[in-house]
Amino acid sequence: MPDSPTEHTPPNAPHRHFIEQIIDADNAALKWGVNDEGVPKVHTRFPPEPNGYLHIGHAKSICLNSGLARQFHGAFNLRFDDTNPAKEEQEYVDAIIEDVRWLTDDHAGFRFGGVFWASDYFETMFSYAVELVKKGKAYVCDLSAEEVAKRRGSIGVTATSPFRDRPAEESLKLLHEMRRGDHPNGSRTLRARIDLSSPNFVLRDPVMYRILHESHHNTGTSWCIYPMYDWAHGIEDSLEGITHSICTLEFRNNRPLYDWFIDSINEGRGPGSPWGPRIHHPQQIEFARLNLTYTVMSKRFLLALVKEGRVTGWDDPRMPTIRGLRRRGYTAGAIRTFCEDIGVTTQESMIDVGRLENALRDDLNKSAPRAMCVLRPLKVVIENWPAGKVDMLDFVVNPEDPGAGTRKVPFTGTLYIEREDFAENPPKKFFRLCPGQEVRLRWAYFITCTGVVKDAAGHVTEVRATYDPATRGGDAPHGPDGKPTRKVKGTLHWISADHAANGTVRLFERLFREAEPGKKTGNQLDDLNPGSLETISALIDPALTTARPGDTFQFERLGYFCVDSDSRPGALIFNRAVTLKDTWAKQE
RNA sequence: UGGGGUAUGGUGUAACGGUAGCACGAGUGACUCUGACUCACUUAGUCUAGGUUCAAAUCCUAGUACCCCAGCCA
Repeated sequence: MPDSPTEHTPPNAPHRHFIEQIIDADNAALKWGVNDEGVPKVHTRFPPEPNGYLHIGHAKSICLNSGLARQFHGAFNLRFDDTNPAKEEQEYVDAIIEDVRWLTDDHAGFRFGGVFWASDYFETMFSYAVELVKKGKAYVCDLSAEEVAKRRGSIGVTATSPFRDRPAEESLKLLHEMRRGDHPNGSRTLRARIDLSSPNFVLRDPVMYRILHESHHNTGTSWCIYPMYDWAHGIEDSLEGITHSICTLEFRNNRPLYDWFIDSINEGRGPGSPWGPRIHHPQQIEFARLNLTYTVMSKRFLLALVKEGRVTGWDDPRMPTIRGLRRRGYTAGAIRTFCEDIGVTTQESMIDVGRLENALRDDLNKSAPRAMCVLRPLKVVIENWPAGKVDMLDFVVNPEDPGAGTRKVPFTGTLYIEREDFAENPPKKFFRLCPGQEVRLRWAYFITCTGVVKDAAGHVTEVRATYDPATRGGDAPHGPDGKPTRKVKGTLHWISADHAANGTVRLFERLFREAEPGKKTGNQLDDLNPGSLETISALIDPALTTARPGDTFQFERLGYFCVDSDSRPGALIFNRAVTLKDTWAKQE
């Protein structure tokens, strides 16, 4: 039997968040029984509505739910809450399945129940609705949407409906007519008979079914009434045997309704009951959704960005969508680590987007092969380099991963370095290249700047330097005491002019200029960063010409880059996922 | 105005009547063939006011701030 977290808590065990604690207690009491492995049962789900693309906020929920299933040796379902055909599309369904599979590491570590559909349960839901009507717990109401709103009441004012006391027989007849398609959109609803004067408005006789003559992506035209979220959701959970139905904080008020529907179905049920056996009653638990600085996560807004062409699509690397992050170069592991890192509570919070970026840096630092790339080239001519000589030097693929080995990189007398790595009049503590100063070219040689060439306007167009043959490989010669004879503080990346490949590099900044977009003006668009994308032509390490879309590298000293899906052999495109930390830039 | 929630360093999160801790950030330093990584040190907090108690972040009372709810959305 797999080890159970409830068996013994080791000393100094990492903190367990409130949902884990609930599950610990449930398991200790065997509240949900055991699964077929004999392990206390834990079954979670992620229930998106297929009306948009998944974003980093959804990732928190996906990681929480799938992570719990993994941790407790339970199961995890992906379930589409497709109860509103007016808003839902197959395009979103396909994208969501792909994103969830990618993010959950293709379901490793937990039993993946599969892909489920609320629409598969429509028939069962309807039969339960009939049951509630018969039990006097639901009725057909002929009020229009406007009238219901008008009669909704207010704080301290009771709602009303003239149809509340309609006989069950009559409601039943009308309900079947509604299903058959006898009534137009909006003409009637099925409502739960709960409490028209409840201070919790959710309980003021909520609508269970509305009439929608609309084609559904799964059920086609076989239905023209569709269940509302509150009515449908608990039944979906119940039918799938979900134990812990985890949702976000704004559903707190809905929890009494979630429970009411299941309790009402169960009323009078049991052994020997004509209604049948009792149905499973999962526990709804709410947690705080993710808020990220410099990020907008509303589906409506993201859709607008796409439709108005402010980004190139749902997978634009600047988008907070799962596929946007993925295209940018984010790994599933980094996103999972981030989601674990930020914790699970009932307090609303605002997470610094820098933490997401840090999670990526941590992940890629260990795994990404290094390469050199010059974004803004400045020519360097080595005056004492033998004409025509090409020196093949050893380049360490990843210093963090000795197993990655080395590869060869060509060095010649004409090179390019980063323009910002040279200063004619250096500021204090500038230990890059400047007149008279010696620096190291990474894995190559020490060079010393001997002068510059300028154009008519006085701009530096070329740097002259000499190299020290004794520093081949980038090490200073060692003295008789075994210590290096001299130290250089600066190490620069470089590319041989004759060997450089050309490529396109896309540099991104945050999509928004303000930590909380729209906070000042009320319009998030006002804070859109017009300079969030910079596309430049760069000189690329010749070894990267065979790189394929999705491959990720660290360009030394510049950041982590991912080969874009638009990239082609001979027309390389790299996205910068995130920069390296740069304490020098901060000083300036 | 009714109901439901939440308040701990800059940010996030622990402490479940008994030493306010951890992570991230920030600062300083060490190390370094990436001004990266790594390591060390420093920084800074219990919303307010009362009360109970030997002892309160925790319990009580009264405030304050913020979030959610009057869709035939989810």
